[in-house]
Amino acid sequence: MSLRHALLGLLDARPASGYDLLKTFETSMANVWPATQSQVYGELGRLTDAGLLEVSAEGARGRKEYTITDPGRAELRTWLLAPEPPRPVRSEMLLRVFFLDRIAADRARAYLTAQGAAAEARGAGLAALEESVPWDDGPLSTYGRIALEYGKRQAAMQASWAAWAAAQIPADTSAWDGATGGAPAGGGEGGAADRAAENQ
Amino acid sequence: MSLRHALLGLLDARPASGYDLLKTFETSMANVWPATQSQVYGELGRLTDAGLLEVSAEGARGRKEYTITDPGRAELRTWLLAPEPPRPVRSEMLLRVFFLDRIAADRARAYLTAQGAAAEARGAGLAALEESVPWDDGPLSTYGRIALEYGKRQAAMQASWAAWAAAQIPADTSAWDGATGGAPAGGGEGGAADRAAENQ
DNA sequence: CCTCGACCTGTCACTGTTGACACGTCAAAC
DNA sequence: GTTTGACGTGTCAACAGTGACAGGTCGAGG
Repeated sequence: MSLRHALLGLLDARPASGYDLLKTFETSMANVWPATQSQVYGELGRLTDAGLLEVSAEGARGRKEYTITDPGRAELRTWLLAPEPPRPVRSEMLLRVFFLDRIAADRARAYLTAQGAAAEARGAGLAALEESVPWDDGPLSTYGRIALEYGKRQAAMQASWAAWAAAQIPADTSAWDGATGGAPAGGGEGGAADRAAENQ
Repeated sequence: MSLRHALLGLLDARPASGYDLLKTFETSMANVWPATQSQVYGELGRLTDAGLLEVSAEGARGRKEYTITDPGRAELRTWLLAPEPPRPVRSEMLLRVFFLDRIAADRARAYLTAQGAAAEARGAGLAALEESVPWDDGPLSTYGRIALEYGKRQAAMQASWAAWAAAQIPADTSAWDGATGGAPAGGGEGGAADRAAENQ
């Protein structure tokens, strides 16, 4: 339930409407904790019912400005200071890596290379972002930069890992493939069943 | 819907029961694509209904052994070769970083230091795991090692980032805190509202 | 005057994930 | 002979997140 805390954190800085918050989730928060419209409006309502927020003003076009309450601030601080139970990590990319021996070695290498390129592009995007932002010495600049640096380091790590990984793949492991779009021609190849059991 | 493909990938290597697969999700896959019992059994049923799997044998204690079918293999290959739409990334840790200016600077530093220590521990755990696994030169060893290497590099990156980040925090940004467990004493400090708007 | 784009709020059905519950069996140790 | 523990299957309620739908308002430009 971290969306709740993202909302509280944002509103602790300054009051805002759902629409305002939505913009933030599409920009600043997009790489940290994305959220959709339905989620934001829904959670704002629940937070208000729970007394952690209140509607401090109603403007034109039905705009509602939300303000954090004292219980809300307390909740935010509690969350910030609380030890975090580790969230389950899921990586579709690594899942694919696990099964890369099912396709031809050059395809597998191509996959990793593409991942590396994507990571580099991501890194370049973040570097460009860093250039374009007018960093001052306020708290948001300090912590925003720290978060951004994480993204840059992560991208660099992925790129170098992908290059290394592509080089680890031997000349050929399992040969067959399925052409670009075609279904494998059926038949019982059955083979490939003698792999070692676990790797943990 | 990657659980589906994880199941297909596992069963493409060798037939197994839900229980067998569950063990794998608790060990090898735990750091890549964890899944609970209800998910595994449920998905196996759906996959069988869809004709991507079939029950190849029924053993003692109601054990059902599932085998991948040709359509299942085709689906797996298609997925492996398909370009992946990027999944939304969520990091509760980075979300906290965004709001770290709400607590005292030494607390913020402590948070980052703790993150670094946790990352180092994770890295050490993976290194120990690497030692304990009898790597051969089979495909599972190759790709398992590649995935493991990712985890190690990720942990190292997080540790060094955390150290760097802790050093970025100035002597003090915002002063107040809320003691170890106490609620903030209420009152309208209101201040802290003049932060720059966006950072994207 | 009208249209268009930005503003602004909300709901709904669906999927993936979680955690708890519920049930029954077989082998080995006591 | 009974208990214990691993084996083995399944269901259910609840919740987070997604994407589409549905509606309405205000200001500026043609």
